[in-house]
Amino acid sequence: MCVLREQVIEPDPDALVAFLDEHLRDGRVVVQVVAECEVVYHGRAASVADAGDYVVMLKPDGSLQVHGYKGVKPVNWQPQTDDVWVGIEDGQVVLVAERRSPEEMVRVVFLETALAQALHLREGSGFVLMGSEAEMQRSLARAPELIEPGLTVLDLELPTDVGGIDLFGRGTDGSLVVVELKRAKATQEAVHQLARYVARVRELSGERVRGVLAAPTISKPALAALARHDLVFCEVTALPEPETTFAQPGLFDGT
Amino acid sequence: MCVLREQVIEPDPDALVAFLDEHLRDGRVVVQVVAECEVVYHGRAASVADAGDYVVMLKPDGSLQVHGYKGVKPVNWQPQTDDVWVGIEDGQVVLVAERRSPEEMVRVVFLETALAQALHLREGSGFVLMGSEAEMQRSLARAPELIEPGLTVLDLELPTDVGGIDLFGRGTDGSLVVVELKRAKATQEAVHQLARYVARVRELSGERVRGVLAAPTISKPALAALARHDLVFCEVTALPEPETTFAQPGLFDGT
DNA sequence: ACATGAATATTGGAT
DNA sequence: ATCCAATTTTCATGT
Repeated sequence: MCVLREQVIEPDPDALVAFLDEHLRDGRVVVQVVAECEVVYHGRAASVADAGDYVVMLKPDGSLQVHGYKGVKPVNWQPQTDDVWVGIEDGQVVLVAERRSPEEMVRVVFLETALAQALHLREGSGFVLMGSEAEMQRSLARAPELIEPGLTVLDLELPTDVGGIDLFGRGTDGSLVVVELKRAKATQEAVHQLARYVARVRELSGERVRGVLAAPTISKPALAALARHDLVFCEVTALPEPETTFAQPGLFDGT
Repeated sequence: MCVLREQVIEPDPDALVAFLDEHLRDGRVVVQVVAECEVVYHGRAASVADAGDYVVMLKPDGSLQVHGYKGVKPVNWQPQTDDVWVGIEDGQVVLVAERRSPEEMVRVVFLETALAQALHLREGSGFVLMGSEAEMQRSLARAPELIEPGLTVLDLELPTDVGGIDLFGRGTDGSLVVVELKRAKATQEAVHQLARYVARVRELSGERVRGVLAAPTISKPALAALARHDLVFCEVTALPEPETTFAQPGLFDGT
């Protein structure tokens, strides 16, 4: 077990700088600093967070995130930076993470540091995700009758000049069928997308074209918009039944 | 200073459960567990992460995130859960975070725990973000000549049955003007949105209608699509010049 | 490098 | 509660 590399409690500025210099961008080492700090961001937008307590997490890929006491999203962050610098300014430790393309920067001033730690995270072995739109697409391509009986699949991700059609086929009535997939509840935006594809395919082919929006559910306004455009909704689930995906957590059963 | 509440290093299962029971959902206390663990998610999708080293962060709002050694995004997460449970199963500590609406669950099995800590994060004082689309909208409403000389603003966020028009006005030529704003580079999707609004306003008003896409930049394909639809691009910046937003970090100047 | 589109998107605001 | 739209979206993928 070699997860906790090193930890310093209430380091003074020099100790914190030394600590960061030693561990930043080291292999699989995630560095965290828990401190009262100020954070400034400038790049795609600009933001200032006044003094407050945050958990600053620095990963070896140069990504940085500053977490407050609530929410999944960090208060400030920066994906994969090109450079991380540490220095002392006016007696306080300052950390700057910079990135080109887009040009942006996060600057953290540590006012009072409670804790700094270096964690060595050994490689995770595997990760599997089920229920993505891509998976839904593959499964519907194998079983197009779930969309409509007798549907023949002609293409997946068929590119047009107004975007890619998720699933393109022909119905038993001879008309072309454009299917737009959504893995979650379909909104008006999905309806507009579908309407655009159908209109374009009608223009290009001159044939009879029907449009199907396939999703697990649809919002009420979206359903109304569908009807106005003479399109239809088809209920399809992104995930199979919970039981078949993997065993339910037996924890706390019968307690 | 009362940031680091409590910490246990390499706790055994009983100690870890006791620790979590004590600190979870406590006021402003963020709990972190650094451990080799397995993570399973089931809800909107489903996922399994095999044994690996992760940092598990639990905030008092019930949000949970499991971080690997790279990326801003957690490997697994859950926003604002309704219940967090801890128990022992087969001698291993298991943590389950559940949420209704949507019904979903993350389950973490701690195989070997390096560290558990409780951090008390005192309230941050302030946070200001500059350069949002909302701000851009306000600033253009005050200075519509940045879009086109003599433009009169009639409405902001004008709702139509195909979506809300960011900025709606009338030009000196007497025609109506529909403006779509993007705080970042405009894509084809923005062009389609604008084209939809323009078409609808033409239908509803019967007047001459022009469409303007206002953004800091535009992708090449989007610019081509704009031309096809007889719409125009207008360069507007979301942020004022860097210098005026706030002082550049003087750190490392001339070194 | 640029462009596109999905995501367990998350989050905040309006209805 | 539902729906919609912005986001420093992030991220993977294809060109």
